[in-house]
Amino acid sequence: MLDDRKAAILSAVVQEYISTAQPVGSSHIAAASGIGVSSATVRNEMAVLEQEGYLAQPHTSAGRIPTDKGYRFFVDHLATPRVSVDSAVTRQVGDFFAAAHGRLEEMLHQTSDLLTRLTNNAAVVVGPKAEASTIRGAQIVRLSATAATVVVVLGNGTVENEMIELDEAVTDLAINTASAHLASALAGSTLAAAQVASSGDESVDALCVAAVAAARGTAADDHVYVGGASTVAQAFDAVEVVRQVLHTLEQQFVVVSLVRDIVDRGMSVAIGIEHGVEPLSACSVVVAPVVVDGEHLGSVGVLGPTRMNYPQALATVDIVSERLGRRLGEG
Amino acid sequence: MLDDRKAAILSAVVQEYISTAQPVGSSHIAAASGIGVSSATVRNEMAVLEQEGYLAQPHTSAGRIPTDKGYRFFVDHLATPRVSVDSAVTRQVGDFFAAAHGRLEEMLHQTSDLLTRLTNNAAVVVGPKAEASTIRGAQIVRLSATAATVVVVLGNGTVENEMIELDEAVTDLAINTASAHLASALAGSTLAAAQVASSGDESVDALCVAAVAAARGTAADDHVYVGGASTVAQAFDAVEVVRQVLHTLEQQFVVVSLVRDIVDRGMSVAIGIEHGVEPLSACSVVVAPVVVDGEHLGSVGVLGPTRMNYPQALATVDIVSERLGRRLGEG
DNA sequence: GGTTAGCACTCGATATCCTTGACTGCCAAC
DNA sequence: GTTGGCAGTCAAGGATATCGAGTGCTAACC
Repeated sequence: MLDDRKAAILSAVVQEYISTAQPVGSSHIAAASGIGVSSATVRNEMAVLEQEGYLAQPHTSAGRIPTDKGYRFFVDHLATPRVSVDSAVTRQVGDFFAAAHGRLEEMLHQTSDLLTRLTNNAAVVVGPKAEASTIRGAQIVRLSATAATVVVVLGNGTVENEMIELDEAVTDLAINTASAHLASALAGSTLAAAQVASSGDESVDALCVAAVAAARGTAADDHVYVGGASTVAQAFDAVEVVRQVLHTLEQQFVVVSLVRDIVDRGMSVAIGIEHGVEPLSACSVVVAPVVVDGEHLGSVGVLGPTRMNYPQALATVDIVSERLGRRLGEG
Repeated sequence: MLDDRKAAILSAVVQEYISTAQPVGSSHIAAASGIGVSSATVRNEMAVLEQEGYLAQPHTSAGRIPTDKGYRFFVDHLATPRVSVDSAVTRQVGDFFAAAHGRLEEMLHQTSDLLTRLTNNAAVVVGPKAEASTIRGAQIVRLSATAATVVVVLGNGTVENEMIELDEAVTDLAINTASAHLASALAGSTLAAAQVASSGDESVDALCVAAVAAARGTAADDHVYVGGASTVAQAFDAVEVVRQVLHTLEQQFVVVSLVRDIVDRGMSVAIGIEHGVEPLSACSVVVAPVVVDGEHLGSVGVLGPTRMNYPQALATVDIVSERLGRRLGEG
């Protein structure tokens, strides 16, 4: 643990570096209000902070920049209380969700854009998995002689669909019977628990089984919306880093498991390599779960360089996740 | 029009520049097989080509690079016949579509990844609009006291859905009646032509009207899949250009209208500012329509720097669009 | 006439050197 | 423990020279 003065110095270095992206020297810190001490003393303290791994020096005659450990300490102990949300931001988020309507997918997509606008970072919104949502409707529709589609409407308004192949020439009657049977069997259940009792007719049962299997398959799919990828072009000056980060963001399952993993570990910030995704080791991720009625339905997060504005990101992600959860609760 | 030798020189410059991204000098061209002429002569010709606007010189003592006009001439008159598809590519595309199955959305998404892999450029796939597809099924499902969702299953296997708000407390019976009425009224029609005759019951009719309106709304939505955005990070060295291009690619409606516009004008390549989208003026777009049974259902395209490999891009986009069309034709 | 060799010239790129200035670390004095 | 002062370090920036790729022009050539 660091004494008060070291903490104050570390805090000042982090904040200065976040806003300038330049290594910060002892005299800047000494001049900064709040630390009534000469630059020489600051230097001594910084040397200790470097030894202990909180700061690093790009080269001898340069100032210090925070290490991942430094950011971690800042986030855990020094970041100004979360209350710090700008009231303008609160209003903006409020307005956004007040105006939001229509399809859930659309809203989640726009939420990621909102986060990008507010934080100027890439944003991720992971929507609720289908499996836990109650089923409101189900239907099987023939597409061709050998193909049909099963459609499931869920309580949160999302619609999942998947194709099924019809092995032999199934009659329209069988499809319609199966569709009705399916609808009544699944209504009120969830995709995870979906089960269909035998109807007595063999071909209808086969259809139902196939449909449930197909629907179950979609339940595991994640709904993820990544926005603001263009912001990473400015965040790093090494082209190769930009390429790697963008490429990683394109792989949605990586993003989802990254976010889910952080949330599951009860963390709200993953700094640098903490999240374990090597190509994103120059990035930090700030996340918050979206909770509705005590249930964790999804997550929102922002992704930016490790020198991102953590207090702002934390506050923004928090308020957005909270409002989004409230909005989802209303239906 | 250019004489044969000028054309050959222009072609050589374009090809060399495409592969090296460096200004190309007269001696390189003179050394290149096919032009049995000294560098001095090439210089004379290049001076003329520059005067006529086909080439440009970054600075006095540098080689020449093609202008947009130069690329245009190359594409129109010099690009090796389209036949040039690598047989390995043909096989790869064939394999891809042979293995493709499941949801149409999924397949289109993967198609954009395929194009990215094959050309190493950003790729765009614009899927069929819903409005022209025949309706196979329709349903209204209650979500809450004041909300319901209308689901429409289309012949191509896609499923459109939109929420409708229920003004007053509509009975379940009314919803079910309307749902059934809607299903029988819309089956076989298209979203564009969707119409519902009166059922006799006022509240049912109101529901049907709202449902059709909502469904119609979704019909105008475009389905667009953009992949390979990370490739643009390497394509340009100016960060600002990268940011602009990425930002533009994130605005899907811009991309759609860009691609649609080019296809509608009967073009297959838009070079530089030809497409009129200012932030993409450093990019070229190569597109091909996806045609099924003579009908233009969508488009595929790649987007890269103006110094992209046009023959390869043209060939790849052509074969992918053709195979995709064939695949969609099979259902 | 078109083609070519040759030459002077241009100018970005690269290298070298120097200066500057923003740092640090250390030490002696407070 | 704190501080002022000073020597040392090193990247960044500027000036200068060199290099070399490439040009345009001209005179000779076929």
